[in-house]
Parts: sequence; C-alpha cells; structure tokens
Amino acid sequence: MQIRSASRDFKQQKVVAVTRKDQVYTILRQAIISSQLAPGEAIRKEVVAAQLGVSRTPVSDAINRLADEGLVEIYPQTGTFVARLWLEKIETAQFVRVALETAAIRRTTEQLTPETLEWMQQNLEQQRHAAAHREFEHFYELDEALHDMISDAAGLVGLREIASRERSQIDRVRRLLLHYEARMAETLVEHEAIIAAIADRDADRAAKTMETHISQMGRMLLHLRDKRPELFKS
Amino acid sequence: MQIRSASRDFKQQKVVAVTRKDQVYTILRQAIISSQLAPGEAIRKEVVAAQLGVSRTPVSDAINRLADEGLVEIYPQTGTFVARLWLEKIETAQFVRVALETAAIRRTTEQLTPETLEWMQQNLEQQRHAAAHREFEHFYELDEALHDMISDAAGLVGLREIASRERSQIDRVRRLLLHYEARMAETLVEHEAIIAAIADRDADRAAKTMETHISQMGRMLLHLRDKRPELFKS
DNA sequence: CGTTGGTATGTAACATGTTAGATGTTGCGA
DNA sequence: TCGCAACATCTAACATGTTACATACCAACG
Repeated sequence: MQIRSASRDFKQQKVVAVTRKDQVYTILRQAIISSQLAPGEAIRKEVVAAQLGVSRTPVSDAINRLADEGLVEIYPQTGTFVARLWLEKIETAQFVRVALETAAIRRTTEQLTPETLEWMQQNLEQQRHAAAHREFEHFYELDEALHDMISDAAGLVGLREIASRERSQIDRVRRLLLHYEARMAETLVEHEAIIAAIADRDADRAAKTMETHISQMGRMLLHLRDKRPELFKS
Repeated sequence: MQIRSASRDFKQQKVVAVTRKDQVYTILRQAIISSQLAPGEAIRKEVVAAQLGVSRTPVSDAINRLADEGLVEIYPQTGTFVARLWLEKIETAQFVRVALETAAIRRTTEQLTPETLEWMQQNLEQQRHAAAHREFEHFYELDEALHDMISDAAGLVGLREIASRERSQIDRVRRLLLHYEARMAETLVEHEAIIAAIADRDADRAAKTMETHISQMGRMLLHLRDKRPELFKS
C-alpha cells in the first residue's frame, strides 16, 4: 500500500488511453470544426449522451475540455453552446499560429533532413491533386498534416499538440472558407511558397509569406461575417 | 459552500473563480507550481475532496484540466500524480515562451504607450527592491506580473491566458531555481535588459536577451537534476 | 528457485441521483 | 397597460454509488 502511494518508479505506459471521454471529445471536436455543429448552436449533454450511448459524465468531461480549447461556451445553470466566431480571438489565434510556426520553421531550417523535405513535397503534390479535383475534405486533411509536419520537424516534444490546440479556432474558419473556391488555390500557392522557402533555408521569407496569407484570410473573414452574421459573436 | 479553511495542507489564497471546480483548480495549480505538491507525488482525489470539503466531481474536473496543462499525469485505474519535470518538455515550453513573448514584444514596440512602459518600469523597480531584500515569493509574483504585462501590451484578446498556460511548466521550474540566490539577480538583469530594449523599440535585442537567458536556465536545470533526480522523469 | 495464474485491492472511469441557480412566464395589483 | 414577484422549467454543477481495469501479492506448479 505504501509502495503504491509512493509510486517512485512508476512504469510509464505509452498506451493511448482510449477512454470514453476521449472518444466523445474527438467526435464533438470533429463535429464542431467541420461545422456539423454550427456556431451558436446549443449542445444538450443529455441528448449527446443518449446518441452516443454513454452517460452524461464522459460527455461533460469532453465538453469541459472543449471549453478550455475555446470551441464551446458553458453558461452555468443555463446551457452549453458551440462558440461563435469572434474576430478578436481569431486574430489572437492567428498571431499565436504565426509566432509558433515561423519559430518552428526557423528551427527546422537549421536541422532539416532530406527525408522531411521529401515528405513535405509529397504532401504538396497530393494537395495539388486534391485542389485540381476540388476535393475539399481531402485537401483539408493534407493541409492539417502539413502543419503537423512543420511542428514536428522542429524536433520538440509536444509542440505539435500545442500548435494543433491553438490552431483549432483557425481550423474551423479555414474549413468554412475553403468552400470559397478560390481559397483552396490561394492556400496551395502559399503552402508551395513556404515549402520552397524551407528548402532554400530561408525562414524569413517563409514567415513573410505566412503573414501576408493571414491578412488575406482576414479579408475573407469580414466578407463571411457580412454574409453569415449569425456565425459571429457581437 | 465553502472550500473549508480547515484545509491546512494548502496555502490559503484569494480565489476569484466562481464554481467549485475552478476553485479547486486554482488551489491545486498553485500548490503544484509552488512545489507544495512535489513532482511525482500521488494525488488522492478522495483525500483532496475531503480536505477541501467538496465531492470528488469538482476535484476530478480540476485534475482533468491540470492534466491537459501537463501539470499532472493520470494513469487510468491506477492513480494521479504530480507530473515530474521532463527536460524535453521544458525545452518545448521554453521554445513556445520565447516564440510568443518575442512576437508579443515585436508587436508591443509598434504601439507602446508611455503608460505601459511606466507600469513596466515601476514593476522593475519593485523587483529590484524585492531582490535586494531576498523576498523570493514577492519577486516571483512581480516576475509573473511583468510577463503578463508583456502579453497584454500586445493588445490581443486572450493572449495572456494562452501564454500563461504554456508557461506553467516553466513557472514551476523558475520557482524552484529562484532559491538559488544568484538566480534572482540574474533574472532581474535579464528583465532590465528586456524592458530597456522595449523602451528603445528594439525587439531583436529583447529576443536575443531572452534566448541567452534560456540557455542559462538550461544549465541550472541540469544542475538541479544532479542534485534532486527524484524530481525528474526518465 | 523462478514462473505463472488466481485473487485482493485500490484507483479512475463511468452512471445516475440531487441541488442550485438562471431564465422565461404568468398572473396579480397599481 | 405596466411593473414585478411568485413560480415553473430547464440546465450545469455537484454528490455519490458502481464498474472496469491496472497492479501487487502470493501460492501453486514446473
């Protein structure tokens, strides 16, 4: 008993705990980012629990995590809602994204392996194919994978998870904007420029490319707010 | 509802949160960062719940949040433990901190108000005083406040919360290292250099200062690992 | 003596009942 | 008609009972 509570040399297990709350979290997050659950929509824990065949506990746990992530808003004793888009917060998320990814690129360029570059260029090739065939969902997956590669290539434990988390607001917006046809082409061009800059070991150019891209996104966002104000806060 | 004052194991503090789980979270987080709860130590939910006079539910909620933050590790059906220090993760946290704060400084220098600068310099003056009198706890609070100012000065909604969250690993280490007497003086010098750079609108210099400081911290960490290996993972 | 498997134990995960509080409605009185 | 208070209703927060599972222990067996 004392041996257990002391737990000095606890065996570390690398197992990915596949608990119910994790599953619920993944399902809900996916639904929110893909706008299957629309911004502002109410989430009834009881209903979700019934639909997924679990009790309210794992649903509450998952929703708490989503609240920390800024994807839902919980009003105590009142209700839980999918977070509306909030321009100021999206701006902050963009700032964080640029800061992290440009710093990651800076680090990556110092220790870039040919294999990593090869992977990125393969991903780009697939993006071109997806864009040419207007496969939005597939393009989006490749997009996400590329960003993960950039985070991973810096060689820092856990950086991908942090970057991914802070990107979630943006991911939701990106996914909405991707359906503007021109957007996918623009995104592809930007990605190509970034990878080219990495290949040239030119982090400054990559950073600049990313920043200009962001201002583009800002304009599209204002356009979206005019067309669908119900998705936005205040 | 009262988080019982009978909880002598935890330092009493101002609790601004409204719900019980927020209060428990704040108390536990404070206890972990201040090393009142040591790395590797087991956390018994039931015991914590009893000590704070609440049920297991808000304790579990708080611990889940701390797990997301990387301050505790939950092993399902086995136990919950205060996370040990892990050099690789600390390195990642340092990377994130530098990336965010230098980017924030870059932004701040473009829109710095005399009031903000005045606040920072006042804070510095208090730090000098605290350092001169070896007031570790007070110095630490001022340190944290200065970082918050830097985040806030960028004028981005929610940035402070993100930066604070990603800094929590580092804060724990800083607090341990602060008790090396020389450390406080070094930290003060670094802060002075950063503020001076901001005042000069020289973000590059601030960034460089920060990075050199980090390598210093890395050395002290290795030293700490030799002296107290039980605090570290692997 | 080392290995194995059954079992005891303790924990987080999960289920479900209860409480407090926020909100919306209605009805009464001015 | 308007103000407002009592109340009905709904929700998340909270409490607590139950289950599944990871681990430790120990005895039986090779």
